[in-house]
Amino acid sequence: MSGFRLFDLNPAQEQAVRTIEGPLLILAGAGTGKTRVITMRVAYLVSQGIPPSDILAVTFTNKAANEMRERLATLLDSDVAKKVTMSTFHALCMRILRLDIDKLGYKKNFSIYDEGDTTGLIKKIITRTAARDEKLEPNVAKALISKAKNNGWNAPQDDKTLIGAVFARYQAELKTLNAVDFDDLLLLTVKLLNEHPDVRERWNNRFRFLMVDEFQDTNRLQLDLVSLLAKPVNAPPGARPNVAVVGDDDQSIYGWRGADMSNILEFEQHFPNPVVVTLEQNYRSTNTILGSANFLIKNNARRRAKSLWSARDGGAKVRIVQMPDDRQEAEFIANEIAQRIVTEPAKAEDFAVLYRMNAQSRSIEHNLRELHIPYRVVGGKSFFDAREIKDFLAYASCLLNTEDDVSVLRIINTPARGIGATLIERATEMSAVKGCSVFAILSDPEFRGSISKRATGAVDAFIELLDSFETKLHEPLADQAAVVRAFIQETGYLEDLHRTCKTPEEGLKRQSKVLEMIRWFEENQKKSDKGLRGFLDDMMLRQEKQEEEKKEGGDGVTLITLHAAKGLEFPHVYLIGLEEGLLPHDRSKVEGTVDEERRLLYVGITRAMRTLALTWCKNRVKYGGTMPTFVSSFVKELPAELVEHRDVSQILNEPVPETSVKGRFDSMLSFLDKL
DNA sequence: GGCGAATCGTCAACC
DNA sequence: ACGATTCGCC
Repeated sequence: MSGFRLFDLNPAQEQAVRTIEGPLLILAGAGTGKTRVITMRVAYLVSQGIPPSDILAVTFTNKAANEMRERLATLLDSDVAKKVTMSTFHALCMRILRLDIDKLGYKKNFSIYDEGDTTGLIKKIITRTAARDEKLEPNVAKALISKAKNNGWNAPQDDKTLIGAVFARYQAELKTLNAVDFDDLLLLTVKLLNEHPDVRERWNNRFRFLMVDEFQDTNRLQLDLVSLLAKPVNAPPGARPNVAVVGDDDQSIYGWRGADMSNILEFEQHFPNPVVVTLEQNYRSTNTILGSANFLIKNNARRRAKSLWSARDGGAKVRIVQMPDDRQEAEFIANEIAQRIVTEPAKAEDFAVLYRMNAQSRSIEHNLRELHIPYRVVGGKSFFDAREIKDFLAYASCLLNTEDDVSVLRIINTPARGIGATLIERATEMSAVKGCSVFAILSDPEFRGSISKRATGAVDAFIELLDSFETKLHEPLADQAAVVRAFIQETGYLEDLHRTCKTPEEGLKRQSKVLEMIRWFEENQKKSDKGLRGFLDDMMLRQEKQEEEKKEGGDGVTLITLHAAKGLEFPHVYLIGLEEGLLPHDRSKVEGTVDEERRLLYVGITRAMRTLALTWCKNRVKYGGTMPTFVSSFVKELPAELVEHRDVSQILNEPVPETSVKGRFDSMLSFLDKL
């Protein structure tokens, strides 16, 4: 490993890579080779004799972690690369908590609640807690609770106000459910490391070199976590923790999740005397695109000034295309991509369509499908949001933790097995009074005395069902995948799923998703010893679609939200829906976060390597009906000399760029090839 | 008391 | 256009 070469790095990049010890702040503008620097630095550390297992690299998304893992595998032997820990914050916390959460009074088989689960729980608590004249929007409460947790829990938790009471009860309830929410993963880990120096010391020894990507998106808790991991318990004053953080304040787009830009703007206060490296040379985009992005972002006040430059000159102007409505927007984009695949040396995977909301992908998908252009929709919780997936995960979760009321209640009458709403309500009430789980109440003599004979039969059948499979699952040497498969079989869930779908095709599709899930688990089981618990953890922390098998000929056009697109690049980008109310989003004006919306557009623009088109519609379908809209105020913040405004009708009347007959024929062939 | 069907209100981004 | 909620029937 001693022969490792730092090839093709510019001086700033090389300095970042070569700085091994002490705090390091890498301010990496968009497209400045950030990922390359991180992976090179890891490889360099290893080449300098640092054991790969001492290195921890934290990212925000699984996608980023995977990408880094892949890139690292090209620089190091694969078995060496595997020893480096690359993880998301949440996955890391999960690992830490699964080992020692019992020190905080939880059990090690705790469940994780996703957004939907927590909203449901909060809703229930509000109805139980609120007086008649009191009102509290569950989503508002959830946002407040989340915010408080991410700030380290400095919120009222008492019965003086409704929200205070809900706060306190929510957290208490989670604990009795033996469950944690996403925020708890961070909050409880920080608590654990704070209150148990022995645990902290173990992790201090485990990881000696930390790297954090997308540092501008860290919140208070994540900063605390990094500090706890990096600074030994009894560190002498003046000790210099080995923490390298990478980020770009201009790309901070997770304020709504508690991200605090001051973590990066005031890095020196948390880790004194860091080496600061600024990466400003952009290797991605044309100067036209960069110039537009720079001009736009200058409208933000609170930022570390940077001047991105590129050796790549000129480039086509940024097109701003106006459409009558969103239907035609989708049609135009699909048609133009189809045309460009034929007339330009471009493949489907060179194109990306970026949007503010997941819902915007539908019409694009529809039009691309019609033209038989391959595409992939990235992120969009669609897969894990589907009811059949949630049901499946709930079934699995019950088997592992029968105290998990939310999961038990989700499937207790799915498929309908005679345990209806009133019965459930009674059981829930009694469980609250007696302070035990809903599932435990089902066997309680007092509860059983209070219900009808028929109900008792239904309840018994359910108890028997869950108990028997729980036992099977925990038998030593059990084939867990087989148990899960039999469990789903026994419940008749798939048949019910089929029955409740409008069309047989839909039923088949949903059914196959469940079966696919079981198949993943089977494969997962062969590869690792994490069992059903580990598999479920992975699933809960993956809001992205499962990596699809690499298909021949690439993945096609990428459809992705602006948030999820951070860190990616594409030769040709369409950024759609540049309308006031959508981007910037209406709520951002109320919340005073228009700057963040501007950064979001900045992120979108800087994804483009060669060409960029921004589109906006005069009318957009909203709430069923068509509503008039206006062009986004950000459009006029772009430099006039670098953009051109077009109406879609103009473009459609332009002749297709002519190529020779033979050229046309060849590109036709290659088009068919690319498909 | 439980089940399926119409009606109502909602619509940001992610781990 | 969608899912959660309410309504009427068994």
